[in-house]
Amino acid sequence: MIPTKEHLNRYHGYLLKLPIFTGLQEELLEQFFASIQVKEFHKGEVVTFDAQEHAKLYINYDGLFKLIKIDERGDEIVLRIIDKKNIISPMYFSPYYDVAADFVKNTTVFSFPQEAVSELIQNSHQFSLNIISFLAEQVQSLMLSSEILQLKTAKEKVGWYLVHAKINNSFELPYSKSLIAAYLGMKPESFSRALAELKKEGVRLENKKILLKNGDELCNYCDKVIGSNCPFFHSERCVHD
Amino acid sequence: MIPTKEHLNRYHGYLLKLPIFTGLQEELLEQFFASIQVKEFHKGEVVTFDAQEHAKLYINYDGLFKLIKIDERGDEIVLRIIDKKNIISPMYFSPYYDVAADFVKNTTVFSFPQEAVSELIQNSHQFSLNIISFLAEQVQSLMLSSEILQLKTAKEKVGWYLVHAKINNSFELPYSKSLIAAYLGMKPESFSRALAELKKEGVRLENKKILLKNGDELCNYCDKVIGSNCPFFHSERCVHD
DNA sequence: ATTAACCCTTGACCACGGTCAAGAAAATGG
DNA sequence: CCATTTTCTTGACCGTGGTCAAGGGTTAAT
Repeated sequence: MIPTKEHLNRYHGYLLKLPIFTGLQEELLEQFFASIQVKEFHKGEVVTFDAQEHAKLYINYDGLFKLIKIDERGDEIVLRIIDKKNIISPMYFSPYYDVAADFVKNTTVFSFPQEAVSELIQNSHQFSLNIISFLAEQVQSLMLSSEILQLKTAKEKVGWYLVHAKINNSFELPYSKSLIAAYLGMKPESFSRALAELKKEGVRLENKKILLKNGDELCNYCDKVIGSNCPFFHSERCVHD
Repeated sequence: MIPTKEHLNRYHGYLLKLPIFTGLQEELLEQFFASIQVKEFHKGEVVTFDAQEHAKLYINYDGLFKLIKIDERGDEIVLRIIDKKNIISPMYFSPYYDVAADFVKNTTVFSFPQEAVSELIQNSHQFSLNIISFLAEQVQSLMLSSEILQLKTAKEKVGWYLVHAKINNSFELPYSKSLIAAYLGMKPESFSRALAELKKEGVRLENKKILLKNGDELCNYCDKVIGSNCPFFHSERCVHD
């Protein structure tokens, strides 16, 4: 799809608000945005990032997809759930590391060619700093995932995800249960069973709304990184001393 | 420990060769290196990176340790094995994300205070680029780990690690079996059993040396990222078409 | 309304890898 | 060098979560 003036005007404000572009000089950005490519994907589509297509910066403008890795058996892991405004920068991947995007909803994706990205990095120190923050965040979030996936039981995983949703998304499950299950490295069946367990502890789910008996029954599943965003963090009702 | 002239002279050449410092102007580096702190840890020690101590750049000068995360039960995961010349930059971690270093050998660690690192990032665009490469590599390696840990069976994990060692370390296991087992998210017992399975396929281990009957019995466990460093990559004997 | 498609739940069963325990082998140290 | 500790291996057992299958519930299209 060809970038048009119209496109640019429409998306300009949107792009400017993204953290990765904050603090940059207008003229550099103008130039960079001119290289935008807009692409539509629809629900169910699976696209692999192969070596050629790697070297770009992708932004999910609107829609939802998961970044997955599939093995020979067809089993998959979810590396990230990529929601609106989220960014992937596979530009630094080894050419042989192939991941795929599995589109959960119809999705519009922006991409920027490698040369434009490299140029912006060269010309803007601020952009480099933003990229550093972005990558650092990725590192931390991958380490956190690794921990969740390896150390927690099924019930703890679900509990953890619910606290997450409670604190960051005001008691609302942002995605379907099976998508969350996949993200947590478990099967929908196990997710369902774990929910049944949690129900005994006073945690109920009513079409994606989390309902609690007392309000504190998820606190045991909270970790400090999530917890630091909780209004009761480090208060007397908080489990984190 | 106080940095001395002597220290600096001794370590100067070592530091200059590290990828993270390549391409930087001498005078900037001199200034940066002056802020070095040298610390010794001994085998068995476990040190947590708490909020205050986070904001630094650490370099393993000599020794070996693992970056781990421990949960309430005492179960641990190995996030990274950190060998000589390896770098950790916990500087961008959330203050509440606490990981620990578990020293496998007596180890000498360099560290640089946050201000010095920030300053260098500000003053040197090249350093920012190096940090970007470093972080990008971390991201990819964490994604790869995630894949190995979630998708592979015990036998496949061990097979994979052996190919890894075969290609990158000329048939030599770099660490103890139990350390590798921990890195692969499995117990030493399972590692041992997996090895027994592989023996049936013609893979033998004689004090850390990998011995193969035909030479290709590990190829099934190879992935493309590792494989790209293999002398026979994409040749007729390679499994990657 | 009716059907189809999809998502979720529940049950029965099973396999992989963890646990515990004991012994063998290897490394360490005086 | 032998003594002691640490690491590795093997066996028996078990538990968690995956698999398979069937049924319920919800949503959307006709």
